[in-house]
Amino acid sequence: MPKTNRTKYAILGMLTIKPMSGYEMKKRFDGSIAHFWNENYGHIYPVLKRLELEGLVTKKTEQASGNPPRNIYSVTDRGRRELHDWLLLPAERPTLRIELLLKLFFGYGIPVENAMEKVRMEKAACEQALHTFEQIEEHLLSVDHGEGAKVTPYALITLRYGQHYYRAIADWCDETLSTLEKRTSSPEARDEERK
Amino acid sequence: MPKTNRTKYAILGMLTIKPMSGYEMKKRFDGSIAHFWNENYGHIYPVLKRLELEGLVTKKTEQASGNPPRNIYSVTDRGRRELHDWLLLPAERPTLRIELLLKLFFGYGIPVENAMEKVRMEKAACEQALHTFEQIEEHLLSVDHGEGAKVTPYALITLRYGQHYYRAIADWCDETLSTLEKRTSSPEARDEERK
DNA sequence: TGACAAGTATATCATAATGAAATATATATT
DNA sequence: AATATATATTTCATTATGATATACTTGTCA
Repeated sequence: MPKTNRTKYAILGMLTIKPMSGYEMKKRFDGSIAHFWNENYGHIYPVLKRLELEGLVTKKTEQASGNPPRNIYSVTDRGRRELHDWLLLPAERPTLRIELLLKLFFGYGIPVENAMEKVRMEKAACEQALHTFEQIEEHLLSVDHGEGAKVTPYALITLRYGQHYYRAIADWCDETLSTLEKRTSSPEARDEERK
Repeated sequence: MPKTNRTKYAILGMLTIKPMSGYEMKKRFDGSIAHFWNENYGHIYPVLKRLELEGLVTKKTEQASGNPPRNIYSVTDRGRRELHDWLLLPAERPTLRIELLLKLFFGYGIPVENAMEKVRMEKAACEQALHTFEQIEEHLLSVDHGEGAKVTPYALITLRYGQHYYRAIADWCDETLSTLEKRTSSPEARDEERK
């Protein structure tokens, strides 16, 4: 059996926030949860179609003022139930494919400076992400959720994950750069580079 | 254009260590680099076949003593060159899909205890991984690489990545558990659970 | 002897996921 | 009139996943 279709549940989850189109959904995936989940059109639209056939969502075509007509999807009770059941199950752990590490691991034949440049780019990406997280955090903490509204802690919790993660990788980048720095200044390293 | 086939380069990289069969390759992927890269048979064998057609690897069928015949692949000069070129390119950053976070993010309707259990399992997995890393590290540092042999630092560097990463996530688990703990003891939380 | 588990080795398949481009409509800009 | 921008959906080739099927050999234990 192939792995279960998680796009299905990601979509159902989105629709519990509010009814929306595939297009809006994509924007939300690319927004504040991009650091732990992503989806693309090539999967969203086909899955929406299938979910409709299965009766887990319903479609309503809407003609907005100056835009192309759009399909607004809503989650049905059955859809909610299926999502709920899935949410209760243990989470599968992702199997990673970190290209940077693959390139370093097999990179004993490439110039150290090239490896260092890759690590510097990774560090910059981490710092960029951390900066974005700060802004999201500010937004999450400042929003007025209305009279005694109970705010779920989960948005903040998932954000913290990203903060821990990227801070750790940025640290690793520093450590790695100083490890590699030593190699560029050692005589053997110069031998290496000359080849 | 779809994303470039990274299995291709992972395989070429493996073959620069030594000629081997798809089966042995798979064992190596599942071994000490499993924390940053994985491959499966369903991809390894077809790609090996294609690489042979492209002239990047060569096949030699070998009849070992008590085993089924196996195909030992070696990387050709052209294969080495293609790998080398790819290694020099900047590394693409992975787009993450962390199921745990998806389940927490949409999990405002599930019992807090269920969410906490998931986090506890994640923490256990991190600690297990960190323990494995310690053993790998011991092995890496203890191995005698022979007379003045230069050891590439990259095995250790990729291992450190895993250590930073899992330590950070374990910390996040602790933080999250204490955040959620507060909710189980507050009156609103009990209201929530009763539903 | 014969059943059967365990290890080695490859092949195959349906499904999931990716990333990009194609298509189309309406508004705003120059 | 031409062009850019934003909305919105569809399509496609390719890559990746996870499981299962197939097959050969050795060891074991009943």
